[in-house]
Amino acid sequence: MQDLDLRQKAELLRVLAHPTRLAILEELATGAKCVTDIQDLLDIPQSNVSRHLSALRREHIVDFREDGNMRCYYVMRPKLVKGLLRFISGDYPAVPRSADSVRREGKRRG
Amino acid sequence: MQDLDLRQKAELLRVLAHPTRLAILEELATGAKCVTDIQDLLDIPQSNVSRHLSALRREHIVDFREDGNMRCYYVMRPKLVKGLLRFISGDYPAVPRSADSVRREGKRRG
DNA sequence: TCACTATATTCGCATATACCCATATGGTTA
DNA sequence: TAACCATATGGGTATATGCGAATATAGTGA
Repeated sequence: MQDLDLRQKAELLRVLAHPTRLAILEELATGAKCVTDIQDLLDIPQSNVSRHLSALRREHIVDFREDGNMRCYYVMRPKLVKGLLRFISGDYPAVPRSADSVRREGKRRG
Repeated sequence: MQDLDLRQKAELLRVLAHPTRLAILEELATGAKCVTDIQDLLDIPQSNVSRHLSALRREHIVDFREDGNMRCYYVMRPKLVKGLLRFISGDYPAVPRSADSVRREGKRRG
């Protein structure tokens, strides 16, 4: 298992797979915000916000522009974030299958 | 940050965010397979496959049907897996923004 | 220059994860 | 029943993660 493509995809997913980072992305999806804005909106420590933003930036999901001593973060891959938020909000019902249908499909061992 | 909904969504993403599990899902997406099938296809230790399948099952992403002494695993939430595989295969170009546009948007601090 | 604000980073710690190897469980077949 | 298959799980270990608290860095404005 050294498929580079899958590794990269998994790494991207991993960065997205954190409740605080999802919350940050939801906020940023509505418009650019600086660190303190996010801190106030989500009510979490500043260092925490900063860390999560760094993680998102490492994957080029967000970026920032400096404005005085503030940094305005924005979503740099809007399609990705929109796609993500849509994806995780979808309804994905479980479809149990009969032993028979599964067993027949599974008969591929020599 | 105790948003239960976001926690659950993040947890689901987290389970999906592993290269081996993605590979397993790609295989299962083409049809049900037993543990040894997957082990052979991906060339990874059996205990490893078994553990990843357990993780996927915990999130009700896959399930299995017993067939003799084998367990045929199948995708129990096909829409989720299809959606995932489509999502991670998409193209999401970076769209850098000017400091000006970001700064104006960010002016929401009182 | 000095106090203040905004942000990033380091430290220490607790917890989670993934892996390998070995073993347990239970069905299968000779 | 005995050897064998398929699968799950426990032990041990290395590594990663996330957090709070404290600190560092740098811009701002009096």
